[in-house]
Amino acid sequence: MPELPEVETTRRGLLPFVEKATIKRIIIRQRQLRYPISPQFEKRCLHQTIQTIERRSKYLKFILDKGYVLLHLGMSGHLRVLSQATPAEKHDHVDIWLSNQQMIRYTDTRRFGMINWYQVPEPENALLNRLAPEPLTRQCNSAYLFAQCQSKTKAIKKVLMDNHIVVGVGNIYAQECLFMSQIHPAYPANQLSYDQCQNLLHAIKRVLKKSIQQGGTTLKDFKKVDGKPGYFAQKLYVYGRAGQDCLKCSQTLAHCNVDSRTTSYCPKCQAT
DNA sequence: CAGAATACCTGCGGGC
DNA sequence: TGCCCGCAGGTATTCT
Repeated sequence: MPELPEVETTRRGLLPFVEKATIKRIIIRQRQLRYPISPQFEKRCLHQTIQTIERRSKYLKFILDKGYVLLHLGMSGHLRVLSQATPAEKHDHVDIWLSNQQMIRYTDTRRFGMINWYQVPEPENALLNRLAPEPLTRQCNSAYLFAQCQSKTKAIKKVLMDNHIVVGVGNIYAQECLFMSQIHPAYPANQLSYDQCQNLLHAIKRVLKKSIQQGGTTLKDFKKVDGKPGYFAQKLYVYGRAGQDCLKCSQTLAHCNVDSRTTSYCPKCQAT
């Protein structure tokens, strides 16, 4: 369940259950994730207190007394808060037992996610140090996006999904943002005008903010809620709707391939 | 440097 | 029913 709003929703949902709790026990059933879980992981985390959880891009950082646990949900990962007695199922890879009798369970069918302990500060962490600025900050603005696009001949959708340029926008929100700003997904990035970049950037911020807000409605039920909050509650204009009518102009939505990913768009609203 | 191809992994639905 | 294919909300690495 991983685009930025889902990760942020997870962070907020988890926070009240884990803040200031101490890690009492760790059960790992599968160490082979995107990166193998270090053999030292348990030793590094055990008896440490979780001070808070931060988010950088789609990564969650569990700040411990010493160092931090970095976690990514990949394509299919999710976290839940459960009772420690809950039996594990097939893809429940990691359980973290806390001093308050709660348990955090990490589940990830496809194992594209990761979890590991780090001591190095963020600028030295190879997974974090090249990431683009957070999309909801001032550093991520129209001038920045326009400048980045100047040297890119590839499809704007591919640029949007590149972590070194924009962070947190995945396959769903890229399609939604391009629809909102009326830009064709395959349009070469360096042919966009400044105004188009501005519209696109505003769309990104608006979509991400709104999705985080909507995710908030699932928070009160976060504990034990399995799953993929957010996407179902949300109104999607183009994602997964090829062949159906455009919600703005009624034209039949089309689809194309950008970087081996199915991409839906409206041929009329997104002419350029 | 930009860009394209490739790799990691499991499960599901469709076509035959 | 079984098999094969393509597809699924991510991202780092390798090559040209």
